[in-house]
Amino acid sequence: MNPTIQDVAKAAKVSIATVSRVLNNQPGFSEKTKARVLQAIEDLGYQPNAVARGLVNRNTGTIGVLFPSVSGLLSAEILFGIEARAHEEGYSVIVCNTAANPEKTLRYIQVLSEKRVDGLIFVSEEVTEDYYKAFERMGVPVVLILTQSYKYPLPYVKVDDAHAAYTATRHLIECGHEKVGMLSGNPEELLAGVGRIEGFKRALLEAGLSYSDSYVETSTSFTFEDGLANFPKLMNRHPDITAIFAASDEIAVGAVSAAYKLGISIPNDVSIIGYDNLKLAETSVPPLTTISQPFQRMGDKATEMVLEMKKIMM
Amino acid sequence: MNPTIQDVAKAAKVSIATVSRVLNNQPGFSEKTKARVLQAIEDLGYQPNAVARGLVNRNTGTIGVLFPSVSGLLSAEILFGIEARAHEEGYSVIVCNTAANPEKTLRYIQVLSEKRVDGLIFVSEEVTEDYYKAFERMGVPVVLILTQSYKYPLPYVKVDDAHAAYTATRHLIECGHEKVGMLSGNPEELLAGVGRIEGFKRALLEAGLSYSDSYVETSTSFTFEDGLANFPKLMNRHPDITAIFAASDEIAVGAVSAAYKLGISIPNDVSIIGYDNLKLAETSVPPLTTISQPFQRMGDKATEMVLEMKKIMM
DNA sequence: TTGTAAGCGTTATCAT
DNA sequence: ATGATAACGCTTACAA
Repeated sequence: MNPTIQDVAKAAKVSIATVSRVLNNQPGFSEKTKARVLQAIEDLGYQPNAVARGLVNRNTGTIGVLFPSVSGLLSAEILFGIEARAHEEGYSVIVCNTAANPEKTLRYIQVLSEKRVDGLIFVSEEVTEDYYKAFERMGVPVVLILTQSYKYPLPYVKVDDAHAAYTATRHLIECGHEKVGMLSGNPEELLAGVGRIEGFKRALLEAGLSYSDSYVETSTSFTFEDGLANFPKLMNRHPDITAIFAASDEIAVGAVSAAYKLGISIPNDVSIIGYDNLKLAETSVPPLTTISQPFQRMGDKATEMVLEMKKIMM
Repeated sequence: MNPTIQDVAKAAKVSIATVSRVLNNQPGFSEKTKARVLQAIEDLGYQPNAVARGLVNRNTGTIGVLFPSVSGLLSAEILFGIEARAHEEGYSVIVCNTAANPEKTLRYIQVLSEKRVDGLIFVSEEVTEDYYKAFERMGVPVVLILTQSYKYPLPYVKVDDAHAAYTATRHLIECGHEKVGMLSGNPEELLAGVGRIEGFKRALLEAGLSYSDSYVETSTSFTFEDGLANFPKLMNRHPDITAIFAASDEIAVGAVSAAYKLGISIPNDVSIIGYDNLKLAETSVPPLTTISQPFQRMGDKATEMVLEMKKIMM
């Protein structure tokens, strides 16, 4: 059996309170007794029981992460970032693979709740009402990655859209394109819409290319259908376009489809660069060039936020 | 605050003992009281505290996994397998990324030990004396993946060598090669040596190709140096060889180096297929074709073993 | 500086 | 069928 604090106390001929004090560097013991206690700990090979500690301290030093899939590079990168930061701050991380299955997800949230994790990171899935209710009951900080909620006030981490759009567009320009268009999503959309158009515009102007609103085809959302419908419009208006920055991968894939129907070859006639998700991009034919998002840093950031929120709550 | 079993007891007008009974389906309560208790649980939104449970039951329903790196497809696949099986059996998994750093590794083992995980899976690193001592002190099942220990009696999971070698060789044959050689490791080696030669031979014979021992160059280990030294010997003996199955990626990389020095072009003049590790293979120039190992299943299997061992220990 | 004792939220052993 | 109550291993007032 593992030695307990009792055993250490006995061996060092002090009370368990004293052992606890030296263990946690709380004031109230002489150097002498400290030495004796440390010696006893050493002799017995004592290891504090984090479970017992967790019970009294009401924190477990653990955060839970919910992925729709732990396989795939994307999740691995994010997890890498989370793990690194968490351990740096003295926390462990429990991974859960929900397989994007609602019941499974709910079960996992339940498990993490019973295990009394100190926080939660929720990746890439939509936050349903059930999920949110469960989060509320847990009463611990929850941070979203690669997703966000309009209905519920949950903090999330995503990339700097303007910058990413800028990078994407610049990439196209550096490839020699001079006439580049954009298939935007909803420009009203504060979270994802405005920034991307902004970045697109900046890249063009910085490269000394002319910018005109007519090179940006906007829509009301970021879906496949938008890409499908708007690609023809854009190409019709500007047949000289040789490259397109799409504000989402779904739009990009839609555009590729539309191009196919029009007999326009991708990427020979027109290059298309997407944004966002990767998953879609990877399985698309032909494969899409996509802005690589700093997944590792997103994991890092989300962890930082969770831990920060926790501090504030206590 | 979270409601406790006390609150439930009060609300249901029973003792905590009774609540505990219905919670754990232990005999000793009427249907009536069960209903009352369940109702109270529902009303209060009670969630059992797994930490407290863990303290008295001496098990946490958690297993720890130590990776040298959580990024990369390999780890992601293994983790995927571990996670799936663990949750299936009602366990959670804590991931630790040791970065192949001994001090970090030791610290993580310590953390997992204090957290009282019920088992450990150790991936891809050599088991040093320090590690093993730490494992012993923990007193929980430890299973190795993608590594093994000759000094210490630790169970491990690896692939069916003969079958994998067979597959690799067959792949070469299907690519049209008729003269294929093998750079073996130590044939005395029961764990990895014999099986691979076996598989190689079988693939050849099954394809109707002749087999002769002279097409297999053996050595005493599986290192880069073995590949470097033995590739010339083999090619010297059989200049007509157009493809080689290497018993390890290290050997393969060594062979590639040797080929480079001899002015033999890989893979134009000779194809080389490796085995094992991937990491090396990925970073090698030119990139190596490698037998893909069923990483997910290895994670699954290792988890099964840990849990099985745990049952036996109790 | 040090020890005693009351929790933390469970399970499990007794009684009743 | 049910209820006290003693663990489990620790932290933390409160005393001494």
